[in-house]
Amino acid sequence: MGRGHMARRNTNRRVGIADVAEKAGVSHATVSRVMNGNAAVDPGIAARVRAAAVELKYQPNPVGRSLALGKTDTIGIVVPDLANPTFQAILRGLSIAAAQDGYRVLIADSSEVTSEEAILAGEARRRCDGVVLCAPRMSDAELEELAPTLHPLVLINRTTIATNTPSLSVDYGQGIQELAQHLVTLGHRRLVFLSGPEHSASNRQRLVGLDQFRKDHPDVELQMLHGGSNFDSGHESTEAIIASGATGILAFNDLVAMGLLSGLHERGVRVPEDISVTGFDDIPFAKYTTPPLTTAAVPINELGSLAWRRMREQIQQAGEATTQAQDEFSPRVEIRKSTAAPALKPAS
Amino acid sequence: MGRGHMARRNTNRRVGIADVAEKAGVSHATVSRVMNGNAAVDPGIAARVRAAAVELKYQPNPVGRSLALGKTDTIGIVVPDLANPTFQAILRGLSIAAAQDGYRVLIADSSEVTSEEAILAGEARRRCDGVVLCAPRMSDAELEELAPTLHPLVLINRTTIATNTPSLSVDYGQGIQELAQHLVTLGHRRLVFLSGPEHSASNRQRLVGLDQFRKDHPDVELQMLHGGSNFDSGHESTEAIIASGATGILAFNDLVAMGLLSGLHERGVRVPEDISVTGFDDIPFAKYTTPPLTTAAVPINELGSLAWRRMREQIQQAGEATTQAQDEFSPRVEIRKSTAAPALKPAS
DNA sequence: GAATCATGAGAAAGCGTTTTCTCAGAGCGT
DNA sequence: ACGCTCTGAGAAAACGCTTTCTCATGATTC
Repeated sequence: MGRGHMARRNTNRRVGIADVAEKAGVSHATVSRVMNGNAAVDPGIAARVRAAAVELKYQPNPVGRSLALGKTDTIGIVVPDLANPTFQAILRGLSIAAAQDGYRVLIADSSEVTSEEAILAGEARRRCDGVVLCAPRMSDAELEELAPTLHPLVLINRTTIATNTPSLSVDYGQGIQELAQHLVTLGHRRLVFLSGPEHSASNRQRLVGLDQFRKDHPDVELQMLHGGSNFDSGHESTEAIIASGATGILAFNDLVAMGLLSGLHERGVRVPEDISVTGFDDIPFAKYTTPPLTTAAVPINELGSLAWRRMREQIQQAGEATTQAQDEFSPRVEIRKSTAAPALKPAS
Repeated sequence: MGRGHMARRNTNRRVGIADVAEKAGVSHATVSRVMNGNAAVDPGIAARVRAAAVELKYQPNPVGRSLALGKTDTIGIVVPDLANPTFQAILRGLSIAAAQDGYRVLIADSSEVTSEEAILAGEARRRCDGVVLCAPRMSDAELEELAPTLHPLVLINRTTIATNTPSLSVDYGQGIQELAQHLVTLGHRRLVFLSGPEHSASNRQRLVGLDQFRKDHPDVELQMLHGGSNFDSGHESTEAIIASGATGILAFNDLVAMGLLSGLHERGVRVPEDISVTGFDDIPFAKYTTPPLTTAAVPINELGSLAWRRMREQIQQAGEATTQAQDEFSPRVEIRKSTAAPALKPAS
């Protein structure tokens, strides 16, 4: 049995531009023209082509299209941990904003494996028209080297020396200082900072901010406790926190704060009566904890959509190496119920 | 100035297979062969090609590759709402599992707009090697019609009549019955079900389950209260819940339960002393609420990775229309601190 | 009425790969 | 030494589209 023949006829190959052309009795070129409305086509012919297209349910193959046009209408995002609500929110904002302009987003999760970031970003870039790099953990040197190769690139929570890469950053240093100030104003004098992942740039910013805070408040005791970035690490720090004797706790972020809240509750330590706790980020869950969490709100939803706007600007400018916007957000302290004046009993 | 010439020379076109071929003094074909290790190539030549490739930092263009191979190494996922932790978890599991096999994932968020689902799914399918449709809100008829056109397809929380589409579902009906049973066993006799989105298939399953529950427990009062699927809708239901006089509340999911928890706390209603509350899903936050939430755990992390496994099976079988696995998960009731025996005072 | 021009459709050349087809040359047997 | 097979590399086709180039046709102008 003529295999070649069978294969050719029978193969339920997707309908292509050629099929439409044949049915309408015109050339591929003409079909392409009417589908894209590029050149003038005789109205009668155009109608015939359109009819053939709907009848065959023709939909242009995006891969062929991408190859011909040199663009994919897709952007990539690489995040260190898709389990983190902050990154989820950014992804969501980005995706929705991009969709509005007909773009899709491809995701890559580096799972906090620093060495994977550059590879993932590169792969994403080759498949997409641009990449947004979200809180990359890689070194400054590596980032500096990688950035140009990624070009339509938007950085979140990091910056490059060259000003032709737009960046979105949050002033974590200021935010953490304001939270600390809030605790001091309430009367706390013994604080603990429960720090985050070592390679996190935002953690370093917090540390720098707290250095400044120390200079401004030599009378306040501020201990550092090493932690992580998630629930569990907050929960695990419970004993150490209690042992510290501090009355005001600055958790790395809301997740850590929530883990801690839960741990303290289990131990019968009341918040905020016995210990005050602050978070950071203001994830959607923060105002629903018990007690609702005092935190520093970063405009988590805007971040994603702004990232898209910056990306779009670059895609449209295509080439002209202009200097790009460096957006910086100031977190806003959100005072809820997890902080209060410390009990009046003198510290040990 | 010779524009054409300049453009050709100067254009910082990405390095292509042709450049490598030229540098190594061989043909495109040979470069392709050594890059893919398909055919036998003289070791000396292969080495020369490889050297040229690394020197030029050549990386094959995935779009060209996709066109030639007819596959993109990408799968799409469409979800009704990327803000929902359940879908986020599925996305994450899917993404990580797929990445392990060298696949990427493209996301599409229908934002609960039912009419968009089919379009998004179709577009995703054209760009990808397969699609996973997550809790689609579309009608059965529409789903039935769409499914074949999407073919390598995995359904989550829905099924088709034809058994050649693998599906992953959770027995919400049984789960909600077990939760209700748990409350009854504790001694509750007045319950409320705070329902979810109308078009959600999983909500319908819960309702069916509760119908059965009613038959099994004619002595128990079970009211229905219309709600939504997020924090806010739970929070907003607080008054209605209090007014209902019920002592046991079955929230649509954990999000709703958390909103309610928060609302009840604000109103000074104690959980579980005054009212017991259950959630559904066991999102990561559920065990960190105050009090920790009694809920029905769906294996949220497995769902994503299993979806990938089912997808991979189909991609590998390519063609042979075998009948596909229909996986069903039974939620496991997770008893925490938000449920307890009702106070002994007689109901109103 | 012939020369010029605008209009619009087909032919063909890309886009960057993979893969089949073809063929040169080396190695082997007789 | 001749022909045969076998290895391996280049030429070319294919993937599905867009776009430039080319050219026919009919309209316009002097």
